[in-house]
Amino acid sequence: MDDAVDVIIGQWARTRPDVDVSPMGVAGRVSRASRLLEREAREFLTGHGLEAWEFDMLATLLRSGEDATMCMKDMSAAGMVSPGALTNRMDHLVKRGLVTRRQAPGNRRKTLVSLTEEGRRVVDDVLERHAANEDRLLACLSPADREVLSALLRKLLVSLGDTPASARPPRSR
Amino acid sequence: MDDAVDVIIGQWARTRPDVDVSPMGVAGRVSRASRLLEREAREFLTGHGLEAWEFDMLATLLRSGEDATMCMKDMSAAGMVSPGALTNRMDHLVKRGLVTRRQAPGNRRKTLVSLTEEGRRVVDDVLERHAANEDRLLACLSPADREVLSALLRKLLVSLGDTPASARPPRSR
DNA sequence: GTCAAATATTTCAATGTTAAAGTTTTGCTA
DNA sequence: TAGCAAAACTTTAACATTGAAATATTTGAC
Repeated sequence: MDDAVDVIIGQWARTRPDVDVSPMGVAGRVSRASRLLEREAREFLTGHGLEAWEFDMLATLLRSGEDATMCMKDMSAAGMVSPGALTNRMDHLVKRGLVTRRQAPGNRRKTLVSLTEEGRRVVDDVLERHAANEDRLLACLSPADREVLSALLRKLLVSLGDTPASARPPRSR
Repeated sequence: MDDAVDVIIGQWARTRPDVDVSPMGVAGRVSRASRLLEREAREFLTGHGLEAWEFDMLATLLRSGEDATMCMKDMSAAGMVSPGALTNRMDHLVKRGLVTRRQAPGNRRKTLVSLTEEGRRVVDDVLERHAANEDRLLACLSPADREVLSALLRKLLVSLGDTPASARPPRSR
């Protein structure tokens, strides 16, 4: 069965048969799949009382380790969020009582954010159901399909520089 | 080699070994790949004098057919852009002289937008190089890789409802 | 002729990005 | 080791963009 991108590629074939637009087809599918998956996730999460970005931030803290604490800079990198936006998000989450903010002992440039008990409870409560919902959204893909898809996207991500090293730029000079 | 998502999955495995987060890994890779590809495309296009969304709109019109004309509603659906945002975008492009806007003859509810000669020249000029740039971004994937990736994403998109029928909801009632 | 549906625009609140500013720390130099 | 310049990190502020909802207009059906 055709998807919306097949239609677009067909239009290009008629309009500009001289150009090979097949790479745009691949990129277009990645983009559209991302937007649709994110839309579904957003609807699911708002149905459980969380904005998608709120869940992202809380989940980032939860999985970071035992004490669910990170500095702003690492949060910014981990969540692909600009520093300015991160400040706004944390303001919001502190007001909601889901995270705390304090100066890092030993380096007063850094600000540490941590999950509150309430924040941990909230994200813990939604996590499992969120994962189940993602599983439902991917139901059309077999386990083998998912592995192949993950492997290809991993190759692409590494090629684009989205590696562990880039996520933790540990300084030089 | 590991990508950034492998790290995230590893964190979950340590923090919540009881939850199967593998679906979140697939969705996460789609999301990150999309954002990175879009970032690269944006940089390329702004280097050629176009915002990414400007190129999207102009390209949508160009590939739509001989006269490069569409109504606002179809543009909105084709570009996954909300109606309000589309009005803003068209205001902007009309000011730049790249599209024209006029009432549809025979149906005064509809607004038709068309490429101007200048708009056609601009998008025509960038299209081929943009496709070449996307090809470069996907260089790590062989033709066979790309076909497999496209097939899997097509399956997913169709399952999520991103089909030709949904793009052209041809009315009922 | 009236009413419901379709379509575009406007409005408004929320959010993001970028650049600049403000602190704190680090490291060099004399 | 005192002092100073540069770097690291967060916040602030300005500006633009988005999406959702409300509004206005047109069409078509009964």
